Order: sequence, then structure tokens, then C-alpha cells
Amino acid sequence: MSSSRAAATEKVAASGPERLWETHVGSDLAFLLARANARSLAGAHAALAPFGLKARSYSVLALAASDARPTQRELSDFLRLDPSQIVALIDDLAARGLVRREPDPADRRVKVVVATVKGRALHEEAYRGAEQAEIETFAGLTDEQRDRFTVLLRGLAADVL
Amino acid sequence: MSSSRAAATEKVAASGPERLWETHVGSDLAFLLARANARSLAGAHAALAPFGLKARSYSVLALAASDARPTQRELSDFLRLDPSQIVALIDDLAARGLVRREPDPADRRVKVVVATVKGRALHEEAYRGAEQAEIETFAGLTDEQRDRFTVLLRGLAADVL
DNA sequence: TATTGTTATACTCTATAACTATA
DNA sequence: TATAGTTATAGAGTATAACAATA
Repeated sequence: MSSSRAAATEKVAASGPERLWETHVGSDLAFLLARANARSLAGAHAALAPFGLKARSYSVLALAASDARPTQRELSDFLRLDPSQIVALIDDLAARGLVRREPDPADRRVKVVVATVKGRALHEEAYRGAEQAEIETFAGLTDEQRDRFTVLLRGLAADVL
Repeated sequence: MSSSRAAATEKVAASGPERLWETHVGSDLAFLLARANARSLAGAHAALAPFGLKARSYSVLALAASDARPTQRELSDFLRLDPSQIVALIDDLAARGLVRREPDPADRRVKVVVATVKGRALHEEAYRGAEQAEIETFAGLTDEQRDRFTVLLRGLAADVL
């Protein structure tokens, strides 16, 4: 349906898997979104692997390294992961000395997750790697397209179901 | 970093999980993309469940119901799923009488996957459900934004890594 | 009673390798 | 020797329920 794709299909009838783009699946937004996400995730994963991090552990570390001092429950809600998964992620990061649990004096049930000095240092490096991967993943977009893309995504992502 | 988010943060310091949006994770494109995808997938899943389909089986059925007559290998390449996963998906759809494997006279190794009459009928219904879910998921976007979004996503999705 | 974090368990998904039959 | 499809299996990821400590 898009002009760029239509231009490609004006040639000879494509052979091989490419020709399936002409199907209506090829213009299904959910499908395209899933593919784009898979690509982005693969790039992030490759960039974070040298630091022993994946997308999730990186997110947790990044939030712990911020000045937000998130609780485990907040991490669970924000990252949309089950509390038990947060426990596992933090156990791993804590075992590596990157993060620690601090008790909240106001409510002894909650534990605030903060990055150690070592954790902040690793985050700094990983952040640069992830940033670079993001640039490469979205290299096909102009700066303006990238900004628009971010705004659109934020709208979709922020809406609570 | 974006103006829309900055405007939101000018208010009072948020409490609860929402305040974590102020973190740089909240403007990480890969993160936003993952969230948007999760939301889209959840919508699609809910819409397809009444038909006994998930995102993947729906994609396979849709391609089988098209006039493209895809081979299993083409499905594997196009959907970026391992050939063994395609086998499992088609086994399931075939057991339900929605799809069948046709031998290719030109190459007896390959099997073309085509939808049965029953399969085409179910796809028709599921397609309308999925379309409706997509409309609801992207309801926050104007038609123009939606088109731009599609073009951007197609560029990201089509690029072979 | 409700909530935070934790443990345990089962289920789905994904990745990998080995096998067959054709080419 | 290479390719299409199949089978089997192990690992990662996900969802769920039950529990202890605290509110």
C-alpha cells in the first residue's frame, strides 16, 4: 500500500519469501511492530552482551542508577514484569555487586533498589553501548522521523490498558 | 528529552511508578518500542482468542489464505521463525482442518501451505477481529500519524539484518 | 484485610541439533 | 553436497499460586 513498497512490487513478480510482503500481512501494523521490535531487541542484546546484561537487567540497572530510588514494586509496575521476576533480576544484579536493596525506614516492607558505585560505572558503559546500538538500528530514519517516531511510540506505550 | 514529556514533568514530582517515566529509560526508543509492541500483541491476542488463534497462527493462516501459496520455507523466512516452529504451527492448523499441505510437482521436497474453505472462512472472521483490535490499539493516532507510523515501521521491519 | 517481597512450580516459547527424503 | 521438512530436546522466558513479614 505504501509508495515505497508499491514501487518495489512494480517490478517483476518477486520470488522467494520477499513476495509475501505483497500479502495483507505485510501491511499489518501489529506484525510490522513486532518485527521492528525484534530487530531493535536484537541490536540492544548484542550491544549489552559484553556487559553481561540483557534488555531487562539493563533497564533495572538503569533505573537503579538513576536518582529515582525505585522500589521493587515500582519496577514491577513500570517494567510490566511480575514481582517475582523483579526478584530474580535483582538477585542476579546484587550477586554481581552492581545493585543493593535498601530498606525503606517509612515502610519496612518495601525495598529500594540502588546501584552501587560499580553498578553505576557499568551502567555508564552499557548506556553508551545501548545508545550506539539504537543509533544504528534507527539509522534509516532522519532526525525528524526519529522524533516523530518517539512521540508516537510514547503515546502508545504510556497508555495504560 | 522530548518536549511533550518535558511538559508533563513540569508539574509536581510524580509519585508511584509513573515518576519513573522521568528517567532516561522512559525515553529509550527500544524500551518504548517493546512496550508498544506488548500492548499491540495483547490487543491482537484478545481479539484472536475467540477463534483459537494467536498472533503466529493467525499470520500463518492469513498467508495460507492469500493467493501467494507460500512454502513452509518461505513462511519460515518471512515470519522469522525456525522451520521446526512452522511445522508445529501448521500441524495444529491442519489438525483443525483450517489448512493443508500440498506437494509441489516441480520439487517434491517442498510443501505449499494453503487454507481450506473452512480456513478461509475463519480467517475472514479473524481478520475483522484483528482489524478492529488494531483500530482500538492505535486509536490515539490520527490517520495521518498512523500512515506515517506504518511507513516508519515498514522501513525498520523490512531491513534484513 | 491488604500489600511487599519471596519461593516454588508449571507452562510457553525459543534455539539447537540430528534425521529423512529429495535435489 | 545442499536443501525442505521433520523430530526431539534443552534452555529461556512467562504466568500463577502460595507464603511470611509488615501495614
